[in-house]
Formats: sequence, structure tokens, C-alpha cells
Amino acid sequence: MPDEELLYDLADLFKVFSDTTRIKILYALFDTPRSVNDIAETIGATQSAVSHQLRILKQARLVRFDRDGRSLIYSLADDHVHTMLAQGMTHICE
Amino acid sequence: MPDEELLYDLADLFKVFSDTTRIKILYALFDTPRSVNDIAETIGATQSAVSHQLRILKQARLVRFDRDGRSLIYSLADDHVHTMLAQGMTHICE
DNA sequence: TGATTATATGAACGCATGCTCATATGTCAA
DNA sequence: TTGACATATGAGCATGCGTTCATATAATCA
Repeated sequence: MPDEELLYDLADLFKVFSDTTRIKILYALFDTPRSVNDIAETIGATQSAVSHQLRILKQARLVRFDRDGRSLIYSLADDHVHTMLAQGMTHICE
Repeated sequence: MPDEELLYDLADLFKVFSDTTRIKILYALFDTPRSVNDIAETIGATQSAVSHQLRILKQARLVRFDRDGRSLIYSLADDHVHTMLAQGMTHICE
């Protein structure tokens, strides 16, 4: 049985993936870096809602961003995110 | 971009993993099938709380059970669950 | 600098969710 | 069948969370 705190962290990680808006954001960035407004249009959500969720995704280190002029271009942090999504999707599609 | 409904299902799957009690249950069953009361003692939770969460884990097909006398012996449904947990843990520990 | 565009943030509201407590259901043993 | 044990379930409560709305911060361009 892993350490109590580790289990909390694990639950917290999965919690980040447990919201549809965040899942949509992650898929929007799956192979294309995008600005906040671009994400919002792509997934059909408010700029504010997207920004709030990006904050959570940033804290969990699932996304990163670079500045381009006045825009912030977000992308998936690393390949682990692809793997997590793919793993979950595999389980669903059985 | 995957189908809208698929994204909901994916979020729902992750949601099941996103609670500490359920994570503890899954780890308690990681390599040892256990009865409900055994689980409750192992993770330090109420029988009722465990039963409620087992219901959710069953619906998500993450656990299964066999009857042994008056006890129900729960175990992880398949190897996918191990993989999901391991994948998440790997991400945490980097 | 001032205006405009892009993003972030805070408060408030509504909804979902996990727990406890009490009780129901179900199974076995005598 | 009755009593005891094992698990499930329902109601009610408290907490957490995602959205919207309004506004703040930040950066670029004229």
C-alpha cells in the first residue's frame, strides 16, 4: 500500500482529467498548440471558462505555454499526457 | 477531435479514479482480493462508505466480485486497472 | 500615451458528490 | 424459522467545483 500522501496526489491527478472541459482542452492541444481564444472557439467554451481550467492544467503541469505577441500559445506539457489520454480511451473502447 | 460523447465517457472514467477512498480501495485490491469488511479495515473507512464506493467502481467495471459464504470477495476487474494506476503513479513520481 | 486586444482573476451561484446514520436486504447456522 | 453476520441502500447534510459575469492585468500598436 503506497504512502497516504501519494494516494492523495494520485487522486488529484486523475481529478484534473475528470472534467469534460479540461479533456476537451487537452484534445484540442493533442497535436496543435493553440492560443486561449483558439481553444475557446475550438471546444465551444467561454474564454473565461477556458482560462480558469488552463490554470488548473498548468498547476498539474499538464500544459505549458509560450508567448507569441499578445497571445499565449498553450501546448501539452509532455508525452505523458498523450499516454494518459490514450490509456483511458483504450479502456473506454473495449 | 473525438466524438463529444466519447469525451464525456473518458472524463467519467477518470472521475472514478479521482477520489481518495476509491483509490485506496483499488490499491487494497491491487494484488489481493478482499471482502467488503476487509477492505474497510484495510483502508480505515466505514463499511457503508466502502460499499457506496464499490457500487461506483462496479458500475465503471473496475472491480468484480465472487461470493464466499456470506462474504463478497472483490477484486480488480482486469489488468487495465493496474495499468491506469501505474501510469498515473509514474506521472506523479517524476 | 492611449486604445485595443488577449488573458487572468474574483465573487457568487447552482449542482454534483461523498460521508454519516439508520435501516433494509440477503445469507448462513443452529 | 430465528438470530447473527455481511453487505447494500436511502435520506440528509456539508463540501467542493465549474460556470458566468464583471473587472483587472498585461502587452502591443497607432
